[in-house]
Amino acid sequence: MKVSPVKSYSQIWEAIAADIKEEILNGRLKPDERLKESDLATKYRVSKTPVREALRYLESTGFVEIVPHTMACVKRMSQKEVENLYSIQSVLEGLSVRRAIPHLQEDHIQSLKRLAGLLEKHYQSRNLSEYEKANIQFHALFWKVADNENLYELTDNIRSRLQRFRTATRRYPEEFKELVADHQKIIGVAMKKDAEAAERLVRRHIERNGEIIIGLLKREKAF
Amino acid sequence: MKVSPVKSYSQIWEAIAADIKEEILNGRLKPDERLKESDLATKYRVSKTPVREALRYLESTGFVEIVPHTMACVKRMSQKEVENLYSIQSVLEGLSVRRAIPHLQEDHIQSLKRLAGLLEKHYQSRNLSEYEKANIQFHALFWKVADNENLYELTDNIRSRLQRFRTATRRYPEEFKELVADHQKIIGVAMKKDAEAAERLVRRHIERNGEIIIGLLKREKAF
DNA sequence: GTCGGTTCGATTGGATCCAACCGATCCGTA
DNA sequence: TACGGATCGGTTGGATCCAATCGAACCGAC
Repeated sequence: MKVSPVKSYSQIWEAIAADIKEEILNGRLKPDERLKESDLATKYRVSKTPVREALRYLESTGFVEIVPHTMACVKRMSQKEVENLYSIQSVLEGLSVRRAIPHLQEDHIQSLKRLAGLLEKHYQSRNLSEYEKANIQFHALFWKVADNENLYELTDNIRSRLQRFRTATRRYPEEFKELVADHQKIIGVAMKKDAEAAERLVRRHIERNGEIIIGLLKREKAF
Repeated sequence: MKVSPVKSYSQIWEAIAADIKEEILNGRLKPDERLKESDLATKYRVSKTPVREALRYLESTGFVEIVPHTMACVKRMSQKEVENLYSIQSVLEGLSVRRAIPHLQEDHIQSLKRLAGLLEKHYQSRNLSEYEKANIQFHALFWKVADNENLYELTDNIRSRLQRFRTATRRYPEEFKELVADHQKIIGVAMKKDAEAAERLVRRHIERNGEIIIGLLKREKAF
């Protein structure tokens, strides 16, 4: 079991949940794949109790589905649900940015510029996993500066739940071309402290992101 | 234990969680009040296992706080957190309304008008618990028509978490006067199918609601 | 042969038991 | 007297055991 190097878990189920979540996100555990309590207990060398607590937690955060008395499995998301989550994410990230802008310092702007540069670079070289990392950091800067812990948690959760669809569509980078430039525009209005404009831009950016990914998934018949 | 008349729970912990949540919302369980597993187990005539699952669930939905190896208690919300949640709620309800408007049928409009009438009536007669009920129905109509299950769940959760603050400030109805009329305005733009305007109105409506409640709570030194 | 009901195996849910942990108290020492 | 560490009681976390439930296979009747 790989345990996060930074955060240490005081309860076993947290570590187990983190590990299962990790495997779902990176695709080693696939939708509808069954999660048998006893197998997981054996795998992690614990009893079923902490395994069940981990599964319950993952259910409440949207990664696992539990059919009472029957079984737990990796949750399969419908196209509808992906659309739903992108809609929500767009207004939440819009809010983040609007709230963050009044508190943005010069060093934040510098970080944003650096990250936008990285995005451009990794996009050109088609290093899409690095692109993804920089992209998360770019958006997460706003989540953090917005100083709204509840919003942060929510946004982070939804982003995780959509993660597998982003990686699944990574092999069509041309489709995302239009999105790369958005980040520069966002920095532009952020420097002008125009919170309203930034909110509109980010909302549109995330919505468009969702549209593109759904389009690709439909083409792939991935639902 | 009072069990919901409509939904029957196939797992004991769901019924227990629903009951504890109910007691938190109606104020019988107060912030910081300790929730001892063994006491609850006795109360509900079950073992500690389902009690713990209920507490874990309530923690993940924001009603309970668990300190590992120590205790669980009713979560106390800071002023900051109330502000955070109102911010989030305002954009979520804005999204609901924007998405609902294209699907609004004539009978929905009729329901909205009826509910707005009830709101006016109950406000005048200072029947504030009935006002609250009608208010929830008014907003919930949009949540349902928006046809976004994830949004519905989220919004419903946040509304519950803010519930106790609304009831705590019920005895100052004059403060909310300005909000009552908002509903008529919302119906107006909804009939014109102006989704953008409706979204702005609702966002402002919820934000203002939050501002008023936080103002009152501060005056009462309720944090 | 197919449909419906019953039985049985497997798995989850709940109860009980034991271990780990936290905090308060008590004691010894400076 | 005040501070630091050991001890003990009580509570939670985890392991194990047993019961309830589900589904698949089997059997019998139509």
